[in-house]
Amino acid sequence: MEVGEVHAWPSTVEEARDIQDRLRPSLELGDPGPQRPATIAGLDVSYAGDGTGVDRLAAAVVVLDAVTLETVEEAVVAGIAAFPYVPGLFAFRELPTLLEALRRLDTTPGLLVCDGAGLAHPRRFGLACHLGVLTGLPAMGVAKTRLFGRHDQPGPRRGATADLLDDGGEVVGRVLRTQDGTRPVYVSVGHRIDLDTACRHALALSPEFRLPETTRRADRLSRAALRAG
DNA sequence: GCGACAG
DNA sequence: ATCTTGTCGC
Repeated sequence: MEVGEVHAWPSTVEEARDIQDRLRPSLELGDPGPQRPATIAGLDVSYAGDGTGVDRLAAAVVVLDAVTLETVEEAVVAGIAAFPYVPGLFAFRELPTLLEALRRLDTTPGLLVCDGAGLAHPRRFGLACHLGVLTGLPAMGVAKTRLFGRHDQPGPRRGATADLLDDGGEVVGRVLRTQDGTRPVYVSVGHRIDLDTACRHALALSPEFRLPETTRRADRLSRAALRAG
């Protein structure tokens, strides 16, 4: 798919925050209307520290048929961490390599499912927002643990939810139980999608396991590539 | 000052 | 994220 050049890269935490502030106005958060993505892409990155502080990584993207959940295409790229890990600035670590993986796709996915946060972020601009704005595609985040927002515990059964709220009581995401008796996942909107739709996709993508098939397959692919390369 | 902190 | 053994459960 077509992906433009990434913006100027930050060398400091302050510069990274400035970039988030500059891109945030481009977010499309209103009701996007009827959406029926034919394909959904999952993205994930695996790391291997090289001892010296230089982190090798492999970014993978796996495209699934939205209905059958069969894999229709995949791409994986080896790279180097582009920024240190700083909570809230996580996107700057793997964004360049993830964009390169997307460029190698023949397909243009109808939705991006990122492993991490979207709006459920201290600065309301998590990886899913960043990736959505840069590609122009609908994007959402599904995180395995909480980064931001307070919430009650969702019920014990698959499908149970609880809203994620910021300090002002605004809904920034939703805690979703994808399987009976397992820990929930943290869903939030990234770009051009609403929370109800995002949760509906997260649940549909998790028919058998806690994590969405998109995330599981991208995780497997990125780990395998890390060993090979 | 003391916790919290996506991956 | 990654480092790591055994172990409880379907």
